[in-house]
Amino acid sequence: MVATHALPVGEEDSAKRRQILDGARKVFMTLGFDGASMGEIARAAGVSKGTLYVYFTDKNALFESIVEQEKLEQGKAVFNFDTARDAEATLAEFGRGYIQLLCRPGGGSAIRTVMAIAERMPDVGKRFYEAVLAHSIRQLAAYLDARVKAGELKIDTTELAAAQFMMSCQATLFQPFIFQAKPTPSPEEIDRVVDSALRMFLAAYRA
Amino acid sequence: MVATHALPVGEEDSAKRRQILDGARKVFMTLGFDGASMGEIARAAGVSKGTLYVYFTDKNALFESIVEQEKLEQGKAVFNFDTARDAEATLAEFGRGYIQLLCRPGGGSAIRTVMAIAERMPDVGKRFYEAVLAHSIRQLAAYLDARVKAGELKIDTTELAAAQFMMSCQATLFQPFIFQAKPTPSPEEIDRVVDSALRMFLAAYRA
Amino acid sequence: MVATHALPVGEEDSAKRRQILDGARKVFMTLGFDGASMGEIARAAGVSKGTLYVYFTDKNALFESIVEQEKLEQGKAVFNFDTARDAEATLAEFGRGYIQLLCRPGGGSAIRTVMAIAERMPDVGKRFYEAVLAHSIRQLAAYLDARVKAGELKIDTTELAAAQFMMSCQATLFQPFIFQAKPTPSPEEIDRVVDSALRMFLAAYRA
Amino acid sequence: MVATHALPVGEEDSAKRRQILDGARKVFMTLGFDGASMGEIARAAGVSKGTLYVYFTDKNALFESIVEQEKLEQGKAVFNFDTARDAEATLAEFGRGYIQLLCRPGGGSAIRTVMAIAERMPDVGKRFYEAVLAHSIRQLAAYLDARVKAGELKIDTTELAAAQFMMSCQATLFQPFIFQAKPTPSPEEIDRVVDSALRMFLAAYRA
DNA sequence: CATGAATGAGCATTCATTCAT
DNA sequence: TATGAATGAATGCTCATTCAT
Repeated sequence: MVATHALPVGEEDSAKRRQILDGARKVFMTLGFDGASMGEIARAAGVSKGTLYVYFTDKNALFESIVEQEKLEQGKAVFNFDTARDAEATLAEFGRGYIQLLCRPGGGSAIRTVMAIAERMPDVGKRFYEAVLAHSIRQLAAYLDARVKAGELKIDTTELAAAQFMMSCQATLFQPFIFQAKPTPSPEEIDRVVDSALRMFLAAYRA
Repeated sequence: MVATHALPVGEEDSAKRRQILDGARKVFMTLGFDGASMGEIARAAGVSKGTLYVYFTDKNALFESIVEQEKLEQGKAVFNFDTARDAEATLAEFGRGYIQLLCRPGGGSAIRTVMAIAERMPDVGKRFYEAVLAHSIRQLAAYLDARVKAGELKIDTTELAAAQFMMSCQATLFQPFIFQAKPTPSPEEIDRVVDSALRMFLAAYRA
Repeated sequence: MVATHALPVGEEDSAKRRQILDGARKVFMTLGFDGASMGEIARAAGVSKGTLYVYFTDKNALFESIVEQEKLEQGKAVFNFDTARDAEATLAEFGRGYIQLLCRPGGGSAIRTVMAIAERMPDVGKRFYEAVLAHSIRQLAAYLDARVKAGELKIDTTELAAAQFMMSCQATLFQPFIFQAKPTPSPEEIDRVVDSALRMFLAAYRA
Repeated sequence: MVATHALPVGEEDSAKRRQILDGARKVFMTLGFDGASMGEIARAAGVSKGTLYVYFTDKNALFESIVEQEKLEQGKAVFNFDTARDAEATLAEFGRGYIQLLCRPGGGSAIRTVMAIAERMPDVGKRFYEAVLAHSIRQLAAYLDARVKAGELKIDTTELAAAQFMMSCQATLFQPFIFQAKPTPSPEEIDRVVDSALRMFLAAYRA
């Protein structure tokens, strides 16, 4: 049995709800949780302030929905982890795509915004980490498992190795980027750093 | 002739000023710039709200002083970069100390807080990055330079290598920690991760 | 097409807006710009403090609207300047009305309040002077022009003469009134002073 | 017997007290009662805020003393009311001096400042009016009395006539000046207005 | 359902005043 | 006496939230 007059709050996917989420994401990601005001969100979404409260019980709930949505979208960023391809090409391609994603304008926004609030909203932080960051690690680790099985690599703990590779690809790029200490890195810089990280990785883990 | 009754604002080191900075640091680091209220800071510092404004012109100035102080203190964290010591022991010890510093309770607070505000206060972000993060990288790079000269290591760009090592030491530890996804890592976990990072590093860069 | 739900700020004539203006006028005129607090204004207007800011961007804007409104209302005070009537009766009637207006309870309030702020808000002062005081002078001057043409009066500069008449009607009445040195003058006092001013005026300017 | 250790408050004329009054006058006359802060006054006077309270019980008392002092100084502005001199020359000279006094830069300040506060501090307003404005009127009236007796003038109520003359000298000059609607009038303008007021006065009151 | 007017608690900041030295 | 550090109440203003329409 389906409710014919379901409350908007219940509808997980009305057009209005999506419209609000889209406006709110921009504002939250730009200004952070505290810096974002419900008024500005309403304006960005093109709805009235009152309507916000029809779809979301309060600012926190709206923010959590944004993070939820962000999790889904960042989770969608698929990399070509064809387990038949060799590690060198696959990892180089993945590393470049990964850093480009992180360091594109607005790319660190979700990470920054969620990290900023993590102390006050630990659940939000934890769920985001699990769904986005740990998820990527697990994807890469699964690929590494396959290449270990294929005899190309020799790795004890693939999850740790995956995280190591991802972190070393960020070296000198991501932190200056989110701290606004350097501008968006060029493709050449990314290539250089990822190549270096890849060389280190293969030196250690090539079978 | 020296002013015997310098204005508080000018005094770089009165007890009250330190008292305020101490209280403010706790509040800012816990709640972030926007989440912290001058009232709460006053309470935490054990002074009246008015006194805050005797020592600091406004909330921004107080915050920037906190970040400045944090820079000094984090910059003081000296590691034993005796250029005569061999890389394996030195890097292992450094890596462990570095991760313990980052992941100690409250350890990521400054990084989190400054990163969170970096979009709105780019100068603060940039200066913090330079003084703390880039500073550590440079220190380590200088050590690596020495070991390259000593013939123990073979590295093209020591600054990149330094950053790579530092980042890979963080793998599976720092991000879950600041996202509140995992508790403070145990010394054993840190050992395991740093050892792994070190093995990878040496595999790539041992001469 | 007309917006059916215009923003309050844009509505030049909502009931709430008028209600706020009414409350604010009392408070501003009694306590002056600095003495008036937005809280007291809200109380006097019977609205919340927040509502004040829905209709006016800030305290200055509210004050300027009050002065604007006062200009309109004081400008409406029309006198019978029938150019066919003879000067003696017309000026006597005008003088009495003018002084009664200035010296009625609360009558000097706008003048006092605007004069008080004129140094810090010169535009407000200037516009008020032009719209209210200079406006009255010009009205009277126009009437005098007509009577000069009619051959009843002989005046070189009617604007100066108009101002002279208006000022001499105030003699011993208006200044003590706004300085709170004497109570509201009685109609008899007003008659006596206006008559005397009129006699002086006619002695000088009757053709 | 003289107190050797008289409290400052009791000393009516210590150098410090005068120093404070001088600083406070500038600030009060420029910014008005509410606009002036005790901090700014202390700075202008070159003393500490605490010292202000050694000599004056509070801001009101300090302000009242300023007005008191202003009364004394403005009362000192003596005009040449030689009862032997003829009215035409005497009044012309007086009128010019009077308007120049009122309209000199900072000249309307005391009047403006006291008038602004008169509703909230009626006693201050009343005493200032009596000591300054009414005082001038009485001085001029006394001179007129003499000239009436001398047979040069024929006036019913010299006090009213005095006030009339003083007011008509202000015509088109003083009000625009305090409302910041026109700049300080030139000597030529003053001459023209005072001459015109004088002609009107003599036309009415010459014996 | 959607609106936006209205609210009131909360914020950063100022300032008259006090008081130990 | 003179200081200036310290206070806390008050101010202008913002904003999440409510609710009548």
